[in-house]
Amino acid sequence: MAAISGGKNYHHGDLRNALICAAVDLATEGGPERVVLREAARRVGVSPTAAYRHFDGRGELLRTVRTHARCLLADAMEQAAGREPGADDPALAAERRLAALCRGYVGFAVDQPGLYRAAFCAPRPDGTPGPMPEGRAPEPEVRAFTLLRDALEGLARLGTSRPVVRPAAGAAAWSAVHGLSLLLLEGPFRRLPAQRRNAVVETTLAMVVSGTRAL
Amino acid sequence: MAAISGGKNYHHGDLRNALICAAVDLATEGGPERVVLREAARRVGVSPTAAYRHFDGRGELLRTVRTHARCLLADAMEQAAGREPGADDPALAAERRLAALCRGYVGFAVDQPGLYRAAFCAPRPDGTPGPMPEGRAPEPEVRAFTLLRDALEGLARLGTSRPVVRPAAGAAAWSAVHGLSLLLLEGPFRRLPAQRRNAVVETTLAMVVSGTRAL
DNA sequence: TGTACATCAGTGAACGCGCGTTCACTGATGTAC
DNA sequence: TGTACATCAGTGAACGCGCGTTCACTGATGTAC
Repeated sequence: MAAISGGKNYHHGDLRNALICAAVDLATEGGPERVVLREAARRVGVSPTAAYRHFDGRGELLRTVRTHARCLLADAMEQAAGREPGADDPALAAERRLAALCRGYVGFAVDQPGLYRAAFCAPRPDGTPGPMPEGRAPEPEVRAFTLLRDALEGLARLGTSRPVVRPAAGAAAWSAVHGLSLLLLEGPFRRLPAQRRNAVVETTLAMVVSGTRAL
Repeated sequence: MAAISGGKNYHHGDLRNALICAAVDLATEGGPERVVLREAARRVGVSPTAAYRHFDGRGELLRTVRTHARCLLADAMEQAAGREPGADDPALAAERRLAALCRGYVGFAVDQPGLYRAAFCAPRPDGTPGPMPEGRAPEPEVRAFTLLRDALEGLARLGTSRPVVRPAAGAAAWSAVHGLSLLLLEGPFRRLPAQRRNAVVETTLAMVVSGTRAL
């Protein structure tokens, strides 16, 4: 991964970004548990200690990677929706947009399993397994979710579903694509032959589209 | 967790089962990454080496825990379905059964987060992160999935959905409850207030029931 | 323009940790004669 | 019934590993006068 932005040149140049990029690479290769502070430093050619000038510790590095991964996921969804041909019927177009967003979502998960898992990892305080920390900063809005919710509202406005979409409809759609992604990635759908995988994906998308319409 | 079955008494008595129970306890407390061979041995009061008389290594221990956790999940679903009052209308009863199974699924995940995560963990060869091992024994049938699929077939037979249910409908339903569970457990739904959580669960179940009917 | 100084971003060695696994072993149990 | 022996389920010490993190430090950069 290329550096995100050029910063002022001190000793290294832009160590914080370089570390983030290395960490994102690590997540791409092996998911969140592969994001190891020492290894990121090693790849950048810097001592592990140097990372502490820029991050509170592994936890903060991993949360930064997570934010980045969520961003890439949303980008993939938007690209998929952008490639979708419109339709004369605006209701049909809205329905297609929803399906395309979902397909983009699942496609990203399948193409980038490590990043996808990193996007939804729950970093424990210091890598130690245990209960979640209370009183952490509130969860930032996840754009992937916003995209789904807005697409559902778009559908609702066009009258193919009830005029007022249930507020949790987006969450329901998200649940379906998230579960599908993980079952494909590391769950029991992992070894399904390509054709069956495809059927599972398309059936799930059909369930989402028609199931949220009925809400 | 109590011992599963009494075995012949050699030195320890039934070390294999004792280790499994300790490992299941560990998973209950902290999920799959908490299942540590040395700690299980410690709890049973035995040297780590002793475990190697009964397991190939940590991998096999963890897979055993996973099987156990999947079993408990299916039990919870069946119990939830058993508690559901029947209905005069058999179609309504079948629909309620499906919803009850799903509720049981999500309920188990929320009540037993560690076990639930263990039920769907993907043990890497030796705990080392990396690519999945190829050519492992085929995935055993997951009873939770069978329950969902059969419930959907039950619905189909009663004519509230198309006569022939799409074969992947069960997978779609599973995706929804799996994703919902994980988003509630360790994802962005984690901190939702109780009322919103409930709305999300019920909306997702409604999507599953009506969405699979339309398939 | 030159110099003294503060600041800042890095280094290198070390700490403590706990893991999975292997080795050569021991002591109890069961068994053949 | 007694004894020699094989088997089996455990022990204890050690290996190598890599992690996150802290410590006292150094050397480069920027700055006030």
